[in-house]
Amino acid sequence: MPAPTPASGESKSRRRAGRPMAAILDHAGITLAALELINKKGYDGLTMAALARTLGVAPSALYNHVASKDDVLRLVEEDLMSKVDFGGFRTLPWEDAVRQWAYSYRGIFARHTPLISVIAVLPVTDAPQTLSMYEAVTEGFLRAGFPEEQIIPCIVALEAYVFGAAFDANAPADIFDSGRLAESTPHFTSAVRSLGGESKSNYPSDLAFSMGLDALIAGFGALRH
Amino acid sequence: MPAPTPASGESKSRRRAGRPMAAILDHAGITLAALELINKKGYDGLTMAALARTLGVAPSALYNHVASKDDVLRLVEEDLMSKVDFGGFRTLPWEDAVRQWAYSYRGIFARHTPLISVIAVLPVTDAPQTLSMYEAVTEGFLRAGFPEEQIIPCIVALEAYVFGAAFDANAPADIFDSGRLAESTPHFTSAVRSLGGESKSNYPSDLAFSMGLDALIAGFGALRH
DNA sequence: GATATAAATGAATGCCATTCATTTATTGGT
DNA sequence: ACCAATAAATGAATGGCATTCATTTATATC
Repeated sequence: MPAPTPASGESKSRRRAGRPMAAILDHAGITLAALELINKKGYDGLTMAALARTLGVAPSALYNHVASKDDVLRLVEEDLMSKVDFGGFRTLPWEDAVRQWAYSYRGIFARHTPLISVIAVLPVTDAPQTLSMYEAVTEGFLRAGFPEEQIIPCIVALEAYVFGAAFDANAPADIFDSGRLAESTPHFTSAVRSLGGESKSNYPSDLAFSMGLDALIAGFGALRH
Repeated sequence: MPAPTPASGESKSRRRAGRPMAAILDHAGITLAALELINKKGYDGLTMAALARTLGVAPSALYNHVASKDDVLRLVEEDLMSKVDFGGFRTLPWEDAVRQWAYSYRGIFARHTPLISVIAVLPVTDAPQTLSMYEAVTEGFLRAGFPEEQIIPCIVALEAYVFGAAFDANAPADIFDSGRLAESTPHFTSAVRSLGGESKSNYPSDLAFSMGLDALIAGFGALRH
């Protein structure tokens, strides 16, 4: 029937030698289109049909390059991991490096919380970007004087905290509004009110993140020999 | 002809014998059936159709009692919250109460991670069980000598950690297997190996949780006046 | 006993991921 | 320059899903 319509993707190398067709579709292009779609329509808007349309292709064509939608999510996750800033572990004191890493990590995944359920269960085996982050962080901990057996648990705990905080980060401002049940929860209601929550962006989410991170850094820092 | 909303707390609508059929639909029954279904088939098995079948009813009948599937998830969440053990805040030293609360909280939600995305964005306004937990925890913090403005951030941080750790808790044992990329991540690979991971139940997840919780408790405990 | 109303039904609707037989385009071998 | 092999794209299914709606059934009230 009709030839594959030359899609308006971000194609640059269409005619190549050695490959079947040097097609419009490859992992990089799919990842980019998925990210674009997520940024524009959110994760609800990320459907295989929408992704295919973005790429100017039939939905079924995607399955020549990815095994499933989860596969697409894994591609996106790897891409995001490569954007997490762990550079401080080479240049900054350990405490500052951890702080910078955690803030960057949370900032990125706060807008990608649907990925967290995927990541948490995902073996790291075929995720080079993720692995290289772990390698850099591990090196930073070693350099800071941590005993080897303590490093992974510390990283796991910090990551858990970062992921949990990422969820909080896009909670609505009135999440702690006790409404008409306020009378039955006087202490809690008063504690919420004492925050004067209108001021900054994501009170109390941001303050909470900072406080918890400080506690973790202080507690873990004491493990160095 | 129209049967608008399920109506909130009408008290006398169903105490007589001889209902439409064998169906007993109300929030409590729906919640129970949903939990049963989740325990048996997991969250993938929790569909409106399956839920209806469990209750011996047509799927559309559910919508006389709940507005959506998300509504069902909210019911389940409230039920789980009522099972979190925060009793220590009345009887134990603050540190022990926090530890008991956090372990109980994590243990329950580790098997209900799909709910976490729902909870995090959910206003607490119409969630009495959740509110009563917050009230008890807030009281415990006050009694322990925390300044009122610090309490909510502390709770938020602890909750974030608990939720993140709940995800970790059902990660596969080989999640940190670096596979054939091991050579490019020597420090990380060695750190993972140094754990000797076969021994306990969920190494390093459990150890990590314990370590991070200790750090948070120590850090926050210093805020008391 | 009539009637209003709450609740259950079954048949749509539309969206979704995924599969598959078929077609098209490109390549490497000769 | 042809031919066979192959990678990739297509459109039409498939089955599952949440949700809606007009209709029917059963209950409760007056």
